[in-house]
Amino acid sequence: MYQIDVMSRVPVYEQIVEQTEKFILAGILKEGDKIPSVRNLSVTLSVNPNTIQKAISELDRRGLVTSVPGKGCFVSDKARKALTVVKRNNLEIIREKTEELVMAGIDKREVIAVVEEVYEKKEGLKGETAPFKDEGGQ
Amino acid sequence: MYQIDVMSRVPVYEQIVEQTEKFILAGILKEGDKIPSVRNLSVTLSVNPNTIQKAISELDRRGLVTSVPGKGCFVSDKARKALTVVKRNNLEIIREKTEELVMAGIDKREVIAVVEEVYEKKEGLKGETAPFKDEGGQ
DNA sequence: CCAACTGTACTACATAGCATAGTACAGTTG
DNA sequence: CAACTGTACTATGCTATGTAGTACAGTTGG
Repeated sequence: MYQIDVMSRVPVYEQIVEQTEKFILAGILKEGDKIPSVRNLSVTLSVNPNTIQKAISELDRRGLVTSVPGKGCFVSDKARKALTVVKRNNLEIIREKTEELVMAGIDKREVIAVVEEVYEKKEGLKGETAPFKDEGGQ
Repeated sequence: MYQIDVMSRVPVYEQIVEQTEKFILAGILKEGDKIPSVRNLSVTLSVNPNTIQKAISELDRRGLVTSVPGKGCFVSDKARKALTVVKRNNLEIIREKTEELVMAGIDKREVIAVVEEVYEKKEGLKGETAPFKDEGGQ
């Protein structure tokens, strides 16, 4: 599920937040789905429980998950909608990177081609993946 | 010239590196141009000399500038060409961000529009700006 | 009821990166 | 030779990150 790169300059807890966002957007995590427990993830990812909790807290703060003490942590009802709004910021990042490409003399068609390619590849298959596998006991 | 944001999570020395890259790409800094001295920049930007030097070292390591002890620091001959190669990485970043936008259900036309807009705006006016202003004495 | 799970809240500690401060040395230039 | 240039140190402080351990309260299934 999660892929943590401890060598990355991106903090571990932030990697977890980002990846969770992607799972929600991709439909791998659906509204109401239960997220693996702090202690479970801690063992699975070989990361300290506190680090996991920090990620969960951030996801909670962003309104993407709802924590229920004693029960677990669940994907919020409006998580996907919230993310759609947030991800609009990507357009600004794309603008910045494109500006550098203009300066560097890279052809416009190269940039357009990348965008087209991504849309063609992903257009048909959205949100058709399996949720977390059975967490069993523990 | 340089705009440093001390509140940013991006380190100051990295901001200097990035901005210098942009100046080179934009033609504000041309091959052979002299970069303001460490002590000069240190005062101008209200940044410690060591921080400036760290940025210079990084630019040197990337082959964008050549330091000459006693004389100064100059934009390398092939700096612009080198950057053109490096900036191709932006295409990968754009790919990632676009993938998220697909997931979030943002329309392809919105993305394309941003790219088109940037190219239309910058296409005509490339590399027509003033270099560093007279450094005078000191 | 109770053991075992769940989230949450602490304190303490270690480490790394960033930035500052001050000093020192060597090359260049007018 | 004075004043600039880049470079190389050491030392210090701060912050973010991550780890470690403990504790408490709610939930659940046997």
